[in-house]
Amino acid sequence: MEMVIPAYAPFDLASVVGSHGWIRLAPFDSDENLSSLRYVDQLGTGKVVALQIQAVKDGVSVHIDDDLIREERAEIHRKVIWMLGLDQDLTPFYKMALNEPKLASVVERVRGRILRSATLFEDTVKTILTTNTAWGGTIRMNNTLVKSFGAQLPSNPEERAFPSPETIALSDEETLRSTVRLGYRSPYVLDLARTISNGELDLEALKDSQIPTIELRKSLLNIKGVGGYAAANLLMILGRYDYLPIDSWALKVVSNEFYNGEPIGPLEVETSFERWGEWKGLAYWFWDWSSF
DNA sequence: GGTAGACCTGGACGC
DNA sequence: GCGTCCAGGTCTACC
Repeated sequence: MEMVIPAYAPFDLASVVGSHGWIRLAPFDSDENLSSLRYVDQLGTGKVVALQIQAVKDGVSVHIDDDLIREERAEIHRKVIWMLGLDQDLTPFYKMALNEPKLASVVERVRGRILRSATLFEDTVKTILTTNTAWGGTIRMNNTLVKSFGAQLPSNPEERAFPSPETIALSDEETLRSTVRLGYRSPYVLDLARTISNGELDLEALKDSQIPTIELRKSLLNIKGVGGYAAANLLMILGRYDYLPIDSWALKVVSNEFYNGEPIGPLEVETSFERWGEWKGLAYWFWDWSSF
């Protein structure tokens, strides 16, 4: 089955795929040039499929090696738009970026969209797995989680979808600690999966929420394991760019860029990007830090 | 509201 | 091969 989905112009698939490290986290995969995207997903009907996404004129094509019913096609259509931000209009940001040499790549390569997972649950778990560990640790924990609990792709059981909240909820803290080696993050991931699974928390509803960013942030901070950095990261994924995901790396590069390498705190990072207003998260994210 | 210490893992390093 | 130290955000208890 094949479908073509248009994108709000301008759009560049490789820029979205390479927008951050998510592409290195299963069940995402890509070729060396980032010119295509592969993603294994378990649909609402239970079917597990591999989405193979490529750029076409004015949008993307999605190929799946299966026949799908209308409901499944609609779900994939909806998810691909979300994952690639195909409906996002970043025109005001591009206009501002035109005058900033450090954002030249934003204009030249049409950067600005951020790759998202199919569900906010998946992005929240992945974000928790980025906290207090090196990037290698995030990759290891995520891949083990997918390998341990993800539903298998029938045509290639080696490939798996990201586990559903229901699947993880059926596990226990000890398994997450000893098998997946999530460490102290185990109760956080388990708690999140269980509150979604039993209907206490409707995380996916936040995708379309119109509530002010400050309220959205409060909702995210209520999730165990999600602090200031993680909440800001998730707000970026939700298309709200008015908080910065400030980690130790941010303190280092912002200090070098704006404060001559002097020790700084989160306040100085925020101040450095204040002039970008509602776009400050994107300005920070796509800033040219290559000299550091 | 601010701060100190614990949490957990893997990698780097010295022996 | 073993032991020690360190980096990485968040939580909780305490002031």
